[in-house]
Amino acid sequence: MNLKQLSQHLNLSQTTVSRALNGYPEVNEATRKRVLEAAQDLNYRPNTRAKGLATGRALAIGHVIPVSNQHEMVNPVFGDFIAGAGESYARAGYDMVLSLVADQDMTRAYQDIRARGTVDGIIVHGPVIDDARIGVLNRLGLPFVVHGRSTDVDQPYSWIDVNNRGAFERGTQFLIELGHTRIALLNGQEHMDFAHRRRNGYETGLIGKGLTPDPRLMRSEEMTEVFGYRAARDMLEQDDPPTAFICSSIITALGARRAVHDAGLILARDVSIITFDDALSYLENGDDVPIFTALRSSVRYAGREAADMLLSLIADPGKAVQSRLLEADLIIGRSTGPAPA
Amino acid sequence: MNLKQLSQHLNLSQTTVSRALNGYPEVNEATRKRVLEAAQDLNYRPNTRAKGLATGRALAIGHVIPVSNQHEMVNPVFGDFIAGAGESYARAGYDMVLSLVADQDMTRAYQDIRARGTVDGIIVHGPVIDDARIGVLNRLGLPFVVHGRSTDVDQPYSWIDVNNRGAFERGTQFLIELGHTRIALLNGQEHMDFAHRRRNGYETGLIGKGLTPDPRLMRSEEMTEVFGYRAARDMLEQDDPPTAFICSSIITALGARRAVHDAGLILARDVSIITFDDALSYLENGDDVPIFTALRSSVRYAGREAADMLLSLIADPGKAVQSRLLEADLIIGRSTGPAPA
DNA sequence: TAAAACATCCAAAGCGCTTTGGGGTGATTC
DNA sequence: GAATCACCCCAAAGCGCTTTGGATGTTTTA
Repeated sequence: MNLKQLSQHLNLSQTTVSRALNGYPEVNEATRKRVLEAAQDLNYRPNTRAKGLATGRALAIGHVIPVSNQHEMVNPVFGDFIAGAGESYARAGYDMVLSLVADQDMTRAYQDIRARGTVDGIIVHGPVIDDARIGVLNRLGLPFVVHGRSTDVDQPYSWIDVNNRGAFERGTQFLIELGHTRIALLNGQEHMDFAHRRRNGYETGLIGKGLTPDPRLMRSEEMTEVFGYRAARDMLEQDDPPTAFICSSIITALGARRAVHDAGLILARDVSIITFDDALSYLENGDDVPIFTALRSSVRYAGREAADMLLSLIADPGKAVQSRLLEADLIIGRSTGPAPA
Repeated sequence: MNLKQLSQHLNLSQTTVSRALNGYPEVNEATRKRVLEAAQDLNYRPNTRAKGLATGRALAIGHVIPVSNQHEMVNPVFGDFIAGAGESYARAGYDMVLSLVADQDMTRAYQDIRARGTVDGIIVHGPVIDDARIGVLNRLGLPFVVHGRSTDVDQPYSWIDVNNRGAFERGTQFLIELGHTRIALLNGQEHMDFAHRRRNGYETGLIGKGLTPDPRLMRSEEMTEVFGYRAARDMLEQDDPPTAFICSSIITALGARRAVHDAGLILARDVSIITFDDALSYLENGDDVPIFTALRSSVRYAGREAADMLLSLIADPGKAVQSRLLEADLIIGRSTGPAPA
């Protein structure tokens, strides 16, 4: 069933039917009603490609996921972010198109997307420090929103980010106030912007309280459970071990907790753990009382907001860049306690 | 830069340029070379929508993710599956479009997709027992591949699945052979087909060895860490507690392990845990020696295969339904040992 | 050497939609 | 009673591509 058939069925022109369906005023209300009913009955849906061709808009948003060939990991945060964004798109009648692109093909991929016109805008995932993609996209004139920020990029761009620096400074301070002085950082890869900022906040927190950052207490790698385990195990084995850990991911924290147990230590009593918590749906941090004391910020919410921001940018191309800084909540759980005497 | 501009630039007709680019024979090799070079230089990419309109194909595959409104969870397996599928699509020049659809709107959503013509085929995620979607899609004549199967559906359909029943039977037997007789099942929601089959395999395994399934040792819920924790804790508190657990997800297994620790018990000595392991990239099950004894099957691989299957179905519409049953490996890790005396 | 076959290229139609630029009809105004 | 004005509707162009059905010149065949 296409427009032509529908209009023939109704003894109307395609013009009128199209206008009736799209809410234009120059059509009799009675006719509009008749058209809408027929469309409903006959299950008519305008063909997206044809509509897109005619209007010049794709009614779709692209999510370009960087995949580095060394690290085949899919960011676990991704599913929840997408779910959040998906809600917004569904509401606005937009489709979401995903592409996985290797880091080195990125510029080319964006050019492709631009030229092929498959999407009206793009969400940039996983920004690194001085991320080249921002320049490329600005040059291409394709609307985009970055999930995160990129230190050292000085051109304007729209972003939504959580206050990573602030959160880690606060988390560190919190541990210090509990009496901890040997606090280890289990961070993500520090060319990633979020990890860079977290490191920054951690060090600021230490220095602000008169402590000196110790390189032996900092590790950064992809945030797997195994990384958390190994890093924590190694640190606990060294002399003058840490009494507290601050982790960039709840998954890493799970690994750290395993190391604590394996070392025969008791969580919160012998060793404290505080973690960033993206509020992933399948890794709910406990129920009534959280398992981990955490810096929490819902990545799903961020997804929804990023999508809304991009949609508004597309709707009004003249609009200036927008940005949004989310604060993480510090929630107290069962994984922290005063430093052992 | 569009075809018209490119052809004018080359002093050729659009026909010839189009044919040169698409590898048709009726064009001089010298001209073809000239065209290809110009296209390269000028960064020409055919507009997807226009191409789609003209050819009737969308060059895109739809992934429809069911979201039940009670359970807002995004399946953690999803990211890795998508990553696998994405590799195949990228290779074939296909886009991947995602939509999140509430269970009750499913039929309508498929009709929509069909009518709007946004995709050439669909991957069905998370099949339940007697899944209505399969009938709907067959009726609509839209090519599709199910990730999993659907018990009680008797029409033909293409699928790729892991041998869930076999895996859980084998896992259960393995525990029994270690001397365990009180074996608990921490399963996913059992209206989901995979969970239904796992339950089945578990019971078959018990009965085959002369044991009787005990309802007090079976729990099924969404596979979160917290569920694993609570279920295991409760079971360990009851009298005549289980000495072994078989879990449907490594995340649930992490929760169960936490409960074991909290109860002051030692993993593998007092309580054994075996889990299904989807080989998620961020939940790598240990390194040299796996943390958990596991039934492992890579969901990322499944994604790649499902995509390839669907692409071949689209390329050759006359093709009969295809199916593929993957076997899970039983890998021995540090979480199992002989039943305590 | 004329006819047939081939190699290259092109004009134009068509995919399904939106949108521009009218056109007819009855009611209102002067 | 003619002119004006809403109101409602339509024919046709155009979005960027593929593809059909020639057209033109060149080579091969009989």
